[in-house]
Amino acid sequence: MRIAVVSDGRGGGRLRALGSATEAGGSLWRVGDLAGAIADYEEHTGGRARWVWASTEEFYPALMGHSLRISRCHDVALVESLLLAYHGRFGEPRSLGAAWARLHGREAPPDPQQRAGEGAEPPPALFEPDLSTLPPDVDRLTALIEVHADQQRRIAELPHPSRFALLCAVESAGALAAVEMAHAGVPWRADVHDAVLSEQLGPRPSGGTRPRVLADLAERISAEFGREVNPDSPAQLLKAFAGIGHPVESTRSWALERVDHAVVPLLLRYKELSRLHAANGWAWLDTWVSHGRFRPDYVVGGVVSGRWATRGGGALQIPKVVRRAVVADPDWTLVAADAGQLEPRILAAVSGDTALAAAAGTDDMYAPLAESFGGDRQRAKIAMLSAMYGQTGGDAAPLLRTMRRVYPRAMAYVDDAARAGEEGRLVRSWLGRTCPPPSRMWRRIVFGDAAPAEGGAETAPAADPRDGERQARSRGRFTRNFVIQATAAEWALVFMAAVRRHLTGLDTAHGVPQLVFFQHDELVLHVPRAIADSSVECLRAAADEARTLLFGATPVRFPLDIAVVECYADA
DNA sequence: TTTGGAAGCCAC
DNA sequence: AAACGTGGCTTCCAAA
Repeated sequence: MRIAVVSDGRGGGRLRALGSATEAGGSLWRVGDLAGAIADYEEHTGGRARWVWASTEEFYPALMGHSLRISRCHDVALVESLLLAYHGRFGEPRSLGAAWARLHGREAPPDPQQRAGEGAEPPPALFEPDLSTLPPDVDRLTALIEVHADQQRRIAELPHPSRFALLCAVESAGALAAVEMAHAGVPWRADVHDAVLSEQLGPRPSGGTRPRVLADLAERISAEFGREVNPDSPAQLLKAFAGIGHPVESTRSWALERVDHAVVPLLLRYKELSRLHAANGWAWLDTWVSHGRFRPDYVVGGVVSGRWATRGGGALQIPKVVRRAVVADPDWTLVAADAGQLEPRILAAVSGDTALAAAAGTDDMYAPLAESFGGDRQRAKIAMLSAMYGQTGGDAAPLLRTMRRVYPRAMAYVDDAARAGEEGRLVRSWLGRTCPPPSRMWRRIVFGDAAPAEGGAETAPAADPRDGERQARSRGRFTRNFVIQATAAEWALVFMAAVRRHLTGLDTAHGVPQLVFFQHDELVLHVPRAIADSSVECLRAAADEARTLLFGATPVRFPLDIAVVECYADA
């Protein structure tokens, strides 16, 4: 049962049930308490309603503010985005207003840009102002129903409608989970974080000065160079190294490691600590952690491959040392589940390579692979990653020859994707997420297309003929990886949606189990200790469900590394 | 003064 | 060992 819903911006709204036959004739409710009405209906249907709305980001935070959790939705903006991309129109405006405008032959208005959430915000009590970009004289509910029906039709016309429908469902479920995770927050011990910082950097400095350890290092670095050098400045460092007779081509750590000079260890240590201080130091703690929670602002589908991005806070780059501060509440525990070797397993499943699928039927697929590489697991791993990332330099070439011989269909799968990319074509994930088309600039460089006439600047600067080749290969690496990474991302979404659903079946006598963190192929739950074991069962069942939903009967396994821990650093 | 690219390092 | 994909974020630094 699908129900279209719009808010009136004052806490109320309108809903209409979308019947399969009488789409326009379903019953209409006008309610003063929208959250209450949705809650009633969720309960009444046992969570089987699918709410159709313009945008989860716009709608769901307010419902969370009423402690309401909904089961399923159809996010019109996210689905529109997927459909546009499918037809080579990646990145065009996707809000309800834009979809409606295209449907009526009008010019689509640009999407409203999302404000960068600065730190932890309280959930809004009311629904967000209308961000749909519909013209003011258009009825929101009518437009929503119209666009939704059109999306359903466009999905039905695709070559694999049920796959794409699954993609739309899990993308939408992901949007729900993202809001819920932002609401719950990652349990974060500011005192532990502060202790880690103090231990590494010295006591917290006052007023934006360098912490003591960094200041000491900077001083010793200058002393070694025999001149005042700001170690944060690559330009000054290059000059300084030249000045002491050790010219370097860059100041990257791996380049400096080759230099035999007493300043190098000091500098490497400085870089490491300076990074910690700048990215996850006291300022970050003040901004992003409050009341014992870190609330990442996830951007669902924010990466072309369908991985999530974040807006501020850097939730997807929490360094290992800082994870010591992620500690479960008393009587609660963290359950961290990591899908090991996800991408090579995905390749095994999508390519139908029987040999690779057999390897992926084991817990460590690099072990059977190693047999083809003289028993060298490390070389097997590099070979696998080279195949998926398009690495050709280093030792990759001979390893890839072996891969082509032993796993011909898997290699053909990624090689085909690479060729498509080099030729400017689109590639798709298993469920139909589609990569962006090449840019106009790319077509100009690779195909020699005419530059767009713009202010008479018709003549392109003389390009190196090798640029075309280089650009083509670069896009080939992108599409080669896209088919894997995007499918891995959708495995993770299907998995997360299943976990989310299974968790609602658990005993909540000791508290409600929460998804709190998601990072590409890893999901962290925060649950009462009493239900830790049943949470683990949920995770295992969900992983199995994801495999079957995506790939049916396949020998490929997707084993989870699950850790039940107090502290995330111990996972 | 603001802005945006480049460099560098963090995560997967 | 470091020419291998997706990102975010901070600092520096030159240009507007």
